[in-house]
Amino acid sequence: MPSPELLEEYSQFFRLLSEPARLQLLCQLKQGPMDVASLIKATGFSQSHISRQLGQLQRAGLLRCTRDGARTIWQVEGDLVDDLCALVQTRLTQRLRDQLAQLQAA
Amino acid sequence: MPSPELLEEYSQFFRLLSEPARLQLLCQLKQGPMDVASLIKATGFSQSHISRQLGQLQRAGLLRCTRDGARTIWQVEGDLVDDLCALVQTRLTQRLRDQLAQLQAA
DNA sequence: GGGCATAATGCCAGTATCGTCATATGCCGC
DNA sequence: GCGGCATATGACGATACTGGCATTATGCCC
Repeated sequence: MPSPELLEEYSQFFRLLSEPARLQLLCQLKQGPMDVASLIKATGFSQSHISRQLGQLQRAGLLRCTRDGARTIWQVEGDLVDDLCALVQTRLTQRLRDQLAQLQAA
Repeated sequence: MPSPELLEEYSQFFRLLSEPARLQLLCQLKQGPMDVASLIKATGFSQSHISRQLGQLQRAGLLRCTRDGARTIWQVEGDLVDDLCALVQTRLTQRLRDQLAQLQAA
């Protein structure tokens, strides 16, 4: 049994990924570093919204930013999110497959 | 880039793990199948609260329940949560280690 | 320095979620 | 069947989060 503190850490981390907007930003940045203006174009979110989400992801260590003059270039740090999504994806597909088999068996 | 629908699926899944209470229930059940009364004793949560969280986890396919008379025995389905937590844990420790190294270097 | 672009932050309404109280449902023994 | 136990569900207040508008900070160029 993990300690309550550790459970809290886990849950806070998973909460970061529980928002489609943040996941989308992560996926977008996975294609390569971008500045905020490009992210606005790519996602359609408002500037303040994007800036907030990026801040949260940075504080968690999922993103890193470097300044290029007035612009801020963002990029993902590590493959953790990819790995997590891959695990979840295999589970989701497995689950759908099971449901399909159950329907066909009936 | 995953489709918006897939991002939504991912985020909903991660949201399940973004609540310490749900994680705690999962960890508790990882030790072995239990009924609701035992979970109340083990966690201290209210009965209705536990029942709700179990329901959510079941709908997501993370838990399975079998009835034993009036009691409902719950157990975890698969190792997905363990795997996810393991990935996150290595990341958290790595992050702390980096911060430590940075402090020592200064 | 002034003007301009880019990005970050205060503030706030709208909304979703948690957690509890009360109630309903299902199951057993009599 | 009825009473009692175990669990699930409705209703609801409290709280946290999202996402936008406006403002503020930061850096470039003239």
